[in-house]
Amino acid sequence: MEKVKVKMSVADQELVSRFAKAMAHPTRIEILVFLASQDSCFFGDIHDEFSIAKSTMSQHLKELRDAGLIKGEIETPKVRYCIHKENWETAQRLFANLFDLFDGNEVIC
Amino acid sequence: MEKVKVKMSVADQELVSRFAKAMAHPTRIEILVFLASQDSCFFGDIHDEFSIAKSTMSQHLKELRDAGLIKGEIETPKVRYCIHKENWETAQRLFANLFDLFDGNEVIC
DNA sequence: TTTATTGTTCGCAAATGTACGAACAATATT
DNA sequence: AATATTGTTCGTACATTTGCGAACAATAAA
Repeated sequence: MEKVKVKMSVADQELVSRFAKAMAHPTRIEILVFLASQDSCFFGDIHDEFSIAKSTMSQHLKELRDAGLIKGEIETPKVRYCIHKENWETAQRLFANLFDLFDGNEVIC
Repeated sequence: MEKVKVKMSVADQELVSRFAKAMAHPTRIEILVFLASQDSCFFGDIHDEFSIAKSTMSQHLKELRDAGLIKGEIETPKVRYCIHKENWETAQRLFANLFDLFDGNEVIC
């Protein structure tokens, strides 16, 4: 099946690298997988799933938040975390576009 | 349209983070985009497209190679680089699986 | 054998990432 | 007011990444 190749702007390429950077750690991927499979997701629930200090977990969540992949909302005294739907879909589309750039090319080496 | 969710093993998650790490730099994304649009691709051709030292370019290519996203083949005295088709498709599939994990969830926050 | 061509590797400096415990902030409970 | 709960931020130590020029390796050409 033939993929449709979408030209990627430099801005898109920088965005992809930004998302990739946030995803460039096994723990952060685990966090995303966990969040993506949940509706409810307090900090404590996430922290309980991992064997790391809460300060470290908070730092990983901050990186994912700064990259735009997740959202955090205070529900005193807890903090609820979720996938950031719009940005998640943007990331999904941009990665797909990138990988589709190659589809069908003939490899020489 | 409903996506099919594929469970991701821990090994798959680690592989995704490994690929993401290799992609976590704007220059390396640019290199991938460039390679993905080419059939022929000598080191020099790639280097000419960027304003960085060749040692730096060599290092970026090594990271992409170590992650398995590209291949390098000596054609003395040049080196031809290409997308690594099999691993590229693996990465494509794993990222798609990851992003599809969320599709359809209801966001609370 | 000397010289050119093409990339890689080495050695360094600066910046960034990773992980932890301690300290802190904000609110709720006693 | 004192205490408990929930997370974030701070300070610190160590590892990794990034980028460069210089040195090197492998082959081809003069």
